[in-house]
Amino acid sequence: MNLRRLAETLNLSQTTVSRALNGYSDVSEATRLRVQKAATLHNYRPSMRAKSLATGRAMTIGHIIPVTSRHEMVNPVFGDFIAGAGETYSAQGYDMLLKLVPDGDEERVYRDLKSRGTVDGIIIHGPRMDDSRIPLLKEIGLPFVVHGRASDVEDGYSWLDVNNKSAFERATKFLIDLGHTRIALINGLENMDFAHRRRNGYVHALSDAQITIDPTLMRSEEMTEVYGYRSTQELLALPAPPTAFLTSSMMVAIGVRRALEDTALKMGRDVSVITHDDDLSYLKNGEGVPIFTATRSSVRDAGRECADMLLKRIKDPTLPPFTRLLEVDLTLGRSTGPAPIKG
Amino acid sequence: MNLRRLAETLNLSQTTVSRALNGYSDVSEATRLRVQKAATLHNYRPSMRAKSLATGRAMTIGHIIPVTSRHEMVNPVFGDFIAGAGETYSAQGYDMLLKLVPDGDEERVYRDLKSRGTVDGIIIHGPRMDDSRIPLLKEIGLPFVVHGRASDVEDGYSWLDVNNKSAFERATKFLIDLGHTRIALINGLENMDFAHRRRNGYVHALSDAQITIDPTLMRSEEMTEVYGYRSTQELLALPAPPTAFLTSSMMVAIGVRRALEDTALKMGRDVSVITHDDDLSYLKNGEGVPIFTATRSSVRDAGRECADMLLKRIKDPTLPPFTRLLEVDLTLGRSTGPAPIKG
DNA sequence: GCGTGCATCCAAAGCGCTTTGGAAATTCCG
DNA sequence: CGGAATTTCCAAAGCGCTTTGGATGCACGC
Repeated sequence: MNLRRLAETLNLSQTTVSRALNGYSDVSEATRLRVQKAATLHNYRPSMRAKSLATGRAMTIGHIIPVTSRHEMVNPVFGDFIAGAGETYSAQGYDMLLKLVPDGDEERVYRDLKSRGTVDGIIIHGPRMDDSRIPLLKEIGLPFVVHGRASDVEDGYSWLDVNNKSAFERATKFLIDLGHTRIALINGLENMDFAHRRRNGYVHALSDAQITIDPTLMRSEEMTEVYGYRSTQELLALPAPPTAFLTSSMMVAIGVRRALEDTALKMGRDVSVITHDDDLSYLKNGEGVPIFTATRSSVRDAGRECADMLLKRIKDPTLPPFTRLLEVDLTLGRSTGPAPIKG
Repeated sequence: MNLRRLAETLNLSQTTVSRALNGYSDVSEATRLRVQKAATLHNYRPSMRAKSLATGRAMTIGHIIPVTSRHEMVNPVFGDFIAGAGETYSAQGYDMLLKLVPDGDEERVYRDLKSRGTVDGIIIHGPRMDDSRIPLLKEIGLPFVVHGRASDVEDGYSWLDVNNKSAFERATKFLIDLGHTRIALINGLENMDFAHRRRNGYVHALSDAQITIDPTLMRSEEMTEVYGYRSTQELLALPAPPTAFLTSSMMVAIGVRRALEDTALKMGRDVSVITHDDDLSYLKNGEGVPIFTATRSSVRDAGRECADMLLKRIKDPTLPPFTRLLEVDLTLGRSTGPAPIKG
């Protein structure tokens, strides 16, 4: 059933039926009711294709996932983020388009998206420090919101970010207060902006406490369980091993724990661990008392809010960019304790 | 730049330009070249909206994720599946639409998808044993492929599934051969078809070996780390605790391991663990010798192939349904060993 | 020189909706 | 009671593409 046939059935013009269904005021309540009845009766749903051609809006938001040969953004965090954003979209009648884009193809894809009109806006994932996508999107005029920030890009764009620096600064300071001085940082890839900020927070806290920075205690890779495991093994094999670990994700922390359990060291007694926790639905930080002491911030909430920001800007493009900095909770778990007394 | 203006620029008709760009034979090579040059010069890309209205194809595949209040399909497995499917889509010029759908809304959404023409086909995730979506989609005539199967639905639809029954039967038999008789099954939700099949395989192997089935050794919940942990604690507290665990996912197995490490029991010596491993990119089963003995099947490959099947059926709807049963590898890791001698 | 066949091109209709710019009918009010 | 204002409806254009059904010109063979 399409609009024309529905209009014929009702002995009305397409115009009237369309306006009745879309809630315009220049149609009497009586006929509006008639139209609505007939629409549900005949199971009429307007064709998205035609509608978006006529209106110029796709009612679709794009999520572009960079696919490097070696590193994937399709990670556990992404799933929860999408879930959050999806809630917002469903509530407001938007669809979500997912696109995996090989590195280097990005410019072409964004321009495509704009000129082919497949989406009304996009959300940028995993910004790097100097992310070329931001000026690019500004240039081509496609509304966007960044999940994270790009340090080297001057302002003038919308973003939502966790306060990574303060989070890791607080976590580091917490470990220092417990007496730790050799603190390892098992970070994400540091060309990622968030990882860079976390390192800054870590370094800052150490400097504040007059502790010299030891580069051998810092790692930077993609955040997998195996990476956490391997790094810990290597770090523990050092002449002066760390007594505390700061990790960038639950997944990595689980790897750290696995490595510790291969040794005689007990987590929370001999070695302390703090992780950042994205509060993923299927990977909770324990029940009751958390497994790990953690800086926590729900990535699902972030998704919901990013989507919200984007839709607002699409509705009213004259609005100035939104920015939102989320502070983390530092929740105490079983994985931290005072630094062991030197033997 | 749109088709009309491009045609004007070239002093050609829209027809000719369109056909030149789409590779029809009734346009001379000379003009085709001219057209292509002009198209790239002016950065012309056909509007998806107009194109899909004209052709009736959306060039988009839908992935519907059921969202129950309590259980989420946006799980770690989903991310990798999507990544695989996305590769296929990119390669063939398709887009991917993601939709989170609250339980109960499904029928409305599928009918919507069909009549609004937003997608050309969909992939069904997480089929339950008697999944109503399958007959529904057949009725409304939207092409689809099921990732998994629905036991209670008679054939006549396309699916790709892991041989869950044989996988868990083999795994159970392997444990039995090692001398284990008290084997726990920490399964996924058993209204999910795959979980039901796994249980069948488990039960079958035990029966074959004349081992009586003990319902207290079987759990069925959503597959989280915490679930694995809690289940293991409870099972170990039994008067006659199991000596081996069979789990449905790496995540659960990690929970099992955490519970074991709270005790004096050593995995692989005192207690054996086998898990199913979906071979997720960020959650590898260790490097070198696997952490867990596991039945493995790449969910990413599954995604790639599901997408392939669907696109083939969309291109030629007269084709009979495809079905594909993937056998798993049983890879030996460090988590299994002979049953401990009874003290 | 004329019908045939082929290679190129094009005008116009159509996809299913929204929206503009009235027209017709009704109400209002001095 | 007549003109203005208001309400209710509609014809037709337009969104940007594809596709049908020719039209045109040219070489070919007889």
